[in-house]
Amino acid sequence: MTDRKPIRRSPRAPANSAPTLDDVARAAGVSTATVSRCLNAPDRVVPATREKVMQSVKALGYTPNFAARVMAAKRTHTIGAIIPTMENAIFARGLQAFQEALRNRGYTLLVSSSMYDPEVEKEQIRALVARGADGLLLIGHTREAQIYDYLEQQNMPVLVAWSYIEEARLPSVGFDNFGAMRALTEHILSLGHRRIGMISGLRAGNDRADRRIKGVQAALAQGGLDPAALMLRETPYEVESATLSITSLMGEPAPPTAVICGSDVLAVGALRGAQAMGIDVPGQLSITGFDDMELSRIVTPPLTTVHVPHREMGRSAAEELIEMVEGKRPGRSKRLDTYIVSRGTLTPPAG
Amino acid sequence: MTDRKPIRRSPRAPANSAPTLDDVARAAGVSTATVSRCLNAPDRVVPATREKVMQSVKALGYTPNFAARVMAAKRTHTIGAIIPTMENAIFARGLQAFQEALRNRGYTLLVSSSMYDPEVEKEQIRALVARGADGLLLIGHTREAQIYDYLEQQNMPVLVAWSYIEEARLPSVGFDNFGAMRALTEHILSLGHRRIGMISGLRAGNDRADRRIKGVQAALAQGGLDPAALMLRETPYEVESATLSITSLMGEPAPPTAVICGSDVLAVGALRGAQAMGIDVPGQLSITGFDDMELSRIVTPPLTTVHVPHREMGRSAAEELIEMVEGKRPGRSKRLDTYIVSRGTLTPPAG
DNA sequence: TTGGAATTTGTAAGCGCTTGCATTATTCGT
DNA sequence: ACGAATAATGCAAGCGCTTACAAATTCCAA
Repeated sequence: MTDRKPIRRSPRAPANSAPTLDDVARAAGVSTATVSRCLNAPDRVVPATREKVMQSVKALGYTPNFAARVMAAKRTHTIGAIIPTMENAIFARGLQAFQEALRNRGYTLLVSSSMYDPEVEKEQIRALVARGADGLLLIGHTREAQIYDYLEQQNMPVLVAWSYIEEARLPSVGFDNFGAMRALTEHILSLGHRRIGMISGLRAGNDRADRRIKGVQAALAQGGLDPAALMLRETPYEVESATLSITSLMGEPAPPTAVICGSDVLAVGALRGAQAMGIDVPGQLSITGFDDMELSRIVTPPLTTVHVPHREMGRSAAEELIEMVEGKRPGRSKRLDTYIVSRGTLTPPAG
Repeated sequence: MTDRKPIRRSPRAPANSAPTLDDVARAAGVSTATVSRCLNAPDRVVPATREKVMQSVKALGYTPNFAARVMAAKRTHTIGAIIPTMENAIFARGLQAFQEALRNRGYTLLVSSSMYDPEVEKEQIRALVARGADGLLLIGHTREAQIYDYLEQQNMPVLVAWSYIEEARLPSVGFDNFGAMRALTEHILSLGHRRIGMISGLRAGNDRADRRIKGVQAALAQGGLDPAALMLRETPYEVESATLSITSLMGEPAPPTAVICGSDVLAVGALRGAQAMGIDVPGQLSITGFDDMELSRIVTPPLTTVHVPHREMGRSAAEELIEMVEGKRPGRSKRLDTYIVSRGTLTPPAG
């Protein structure tokens, strides 16, 4: 029986492998602890040593191994965000602001797109958690309770954006989709419209879409109209689908004089569709959007829409989430205000 | 002197911490190795045991710690992508296809936006490398040599997209920005235009923008015109800036009859600007875009533009990158074809 | 000078997982 | 029914880093 010694790989690492802390330490003639400190707390090391170490770091082209660092330190300075889509720009501006704010505080943002698929979202939540994200940003409140259980169990700080709901399970920084749409609808009614159509995104698993529809209906009811009389079309968030929907809507026995769209993207599709049908907007038909994306100013006529403070939302979300992560405290919800931007697609009904 | 024993934290982990392999093993009454095998190679474990283990996994809500797994296994099944911006949709469609293809092969995509800032990009490359990405997707070829050295040293598979350049240091899956723009310009010249303007994105650090400009100039030269006579404006990729540029362009002593834009976003801005000035497009002025984004079909008149096969590019890039990662072989470049889409903004010059 | 406080550096234990190898349980052939 | 072959499981060494804690060094006041 031979003496079994721990088999340590020889000090000379395999040629093609990235240099490790150990390599740097050896090259600089110090301990790994010192190298580590040079990198993480430079002032706990005397300048001369630091100099020497940094030189070896540079010479070897050393980059700390993140996985190892995470394991040892339990912090990643990484925030994960899962958005429904990158295809259109709905989330882009807010996310950009989110990322900038994060970066200012020394955090890196990793983004995943769930393609509006709850299964994919679940997967990606796990992926991000497993990768040690310090916190997560999710869009909207609607998802299986099981996911919330999981997140809670993992003790993971999570914030929801794009939807403010007081009583939701997770804290949220967002706006009141219901209230915003109700206000818009009230405005439309006050202009004299009575036959209202709506083109909404798919409401399944999408609380924003759902609340917006409910907001419209609430305003209708309050205005003495039958909410059930709302001519509603649900479609994916794509220009083409909205074009189809508007055709269908205008084919109703008593077509709407105003069509409320759940997003600017849909409104643009509706606008194009109407124009293709030879319908004058806003002369014969009013159309409204939601989001106030750049797009809404580009089309002719420019869209009357609901302004959402995307950048502020992103920034606030970043701040709140970092507070949660660093302060180890529950998140505080924050409601941002939206307002109607009157441009060219909404006027009182003809006649 | 007391007997110094390794201070191992008690088997009962702190209440609020995620369960580990160890916890599962203990709960299931097996070794950690067995649990690990259940997760990674289920058929190397007898069904009864597997059942038992999986039950504990579920009960505890266990998720493997990614960092630990990476450290031990050296593979992450993660691909990183760094794009210049998420603000507009230029990269969205291609990236979406990229992600889908990756997902089909069991990879997760992590995206970062560099905001067109080389420093930020460098940072993010390091972040992604350090996080153990198995491979990286970058946009365009222009960046400091130092970064390439680093990547090489890290032995990291990297692929470039959105730009195909034969002789570049990194392999690329993309299209020929130069050739595409030259072809478009030739077409415009063949229509009879002689005074050409161009609104380009900032070319610094952006080989796509640069090659597109050069393509235009090449066609000009070939067509017997002086490339230096090209009325060129460089601006950020924003609608507003293009609107400004078109105003400036039309203020030239001999204003252009055709303005070539480096992207659809710029073309839309130019179009809006021209229309605001009361210039009829294409009657008095032709405008062309680049990318064939959805946007180009939305404006009035719809944009004549260059179609880029974004989805195919994303898909191909994913396949190639995975080959590089799994096959440990150098990447092969692939050039995709673009073509002109004639819509409503390009006609022969008036008079 | 010199003792002790303050500062700098080193030692080594873990972090949670995978995996080569050793050990134990199971299955067969005869 | 029994040993050999085979399948299932356990043991424990690392992966590269951070960070208590210990050891060594430096600095100052007296």
